[in-house]
Amino acid sequence: MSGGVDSAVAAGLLAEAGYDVVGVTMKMYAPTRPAHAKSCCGADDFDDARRSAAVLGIPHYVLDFEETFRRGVIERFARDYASGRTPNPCVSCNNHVKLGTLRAYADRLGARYVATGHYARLEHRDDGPHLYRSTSPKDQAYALAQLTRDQLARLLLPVGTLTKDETRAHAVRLGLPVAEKTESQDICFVEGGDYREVLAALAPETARPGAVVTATGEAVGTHAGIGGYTVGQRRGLPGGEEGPRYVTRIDAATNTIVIGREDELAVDGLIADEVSLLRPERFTARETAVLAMTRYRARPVAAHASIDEGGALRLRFTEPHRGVTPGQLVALLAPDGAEVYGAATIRAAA
RNA sequence: UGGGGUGUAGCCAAGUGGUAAGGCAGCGGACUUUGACUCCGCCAUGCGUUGGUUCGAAUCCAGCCACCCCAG
Repeated sequence: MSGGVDSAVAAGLLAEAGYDVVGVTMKMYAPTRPAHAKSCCGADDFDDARRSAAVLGIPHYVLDFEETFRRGVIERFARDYASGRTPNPCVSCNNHVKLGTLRAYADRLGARYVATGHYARLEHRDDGPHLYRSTSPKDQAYALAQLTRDQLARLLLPVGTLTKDETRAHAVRLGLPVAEKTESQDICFVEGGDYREVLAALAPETARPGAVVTATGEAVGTHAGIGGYTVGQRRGLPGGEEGPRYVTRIDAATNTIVIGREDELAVDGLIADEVSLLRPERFTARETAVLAMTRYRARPVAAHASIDEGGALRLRFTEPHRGVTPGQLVALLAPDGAEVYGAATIRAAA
């Protein structure tokens, strides 16, 4: 229970359904400043979670996950940026903390499931868990797509197919004090509002100014540190050209950002590692037709997927696709866009 | 100090007498458990400067200033 609406309602719905629910709030970092309204895990959020649990009549524990969160999420976040990649801290958190350390804690309690407030549809069947995008506009299947079958088999998503309004209506009905709470938006361990400040403290090399160059190597300006940029980004680049320019590549070795026109942003395919397949039987053919999401909330695009000898995922897009960013997750969906077949971490455009 | 050209927002740029287009950048907002993308809104009481002509001047005239080019 993060202190927000979604996880509180998730707990409430399970309790109503007869589950023996234990509310757990993970302390994931040491607050260094007073909590602000937009972060998901500030000091006030512990109180909100505790009050919600009290209303629901379930036990509530605050567990210290700082170490695992630092190792599983924050360090990778810093390392990725330092190497010119753009991390998905929420994905790391799901993979290593919520369905990692938290699941291990569930084991110790003898709990069969870990439940979260994510929006995605999960079905437990005889042949294993099936993960689907939610029909809710708030679909978050992308952030869960890299979980393994074993992890998903232990997961419940009670609010997964609701709309946000429906979730809030449940919160009101259940008498939860967090019904009107605003949506969290920031990276949860960034309290002050600027992730680059946090990043600069963790990895000072990401805040060093460097050159901005075009594909032909022409220097066109300077950047304030590669930590402030991601592939496909338009803001924060030198202006004055006839059209907008986008980041096409980040070279950490030379502390250089390469920019180009929109047409220079599109690529034909990608290669990805840390592959996790939920439906491995779909990938036995030489190539598998899929829809691919290359960013959170990105529109799925048609592609052909294959697994090479080394176990890496190779993807060829049907149409050139823009914004393929090393470090981001690529989620593989069934051709109709419903079921999640698997996911991997983008290593490079190819 | 002979000739020619150009000076409009941070950058590019339209406009040739009738009351300052547009693009890039920037700023604000929407969207978003990635400050990406995208979308919406804002952004020159003033057109190098000083005078003049005119009902009216970025637009015409003159001086000055700056920069560029060619000749020296």
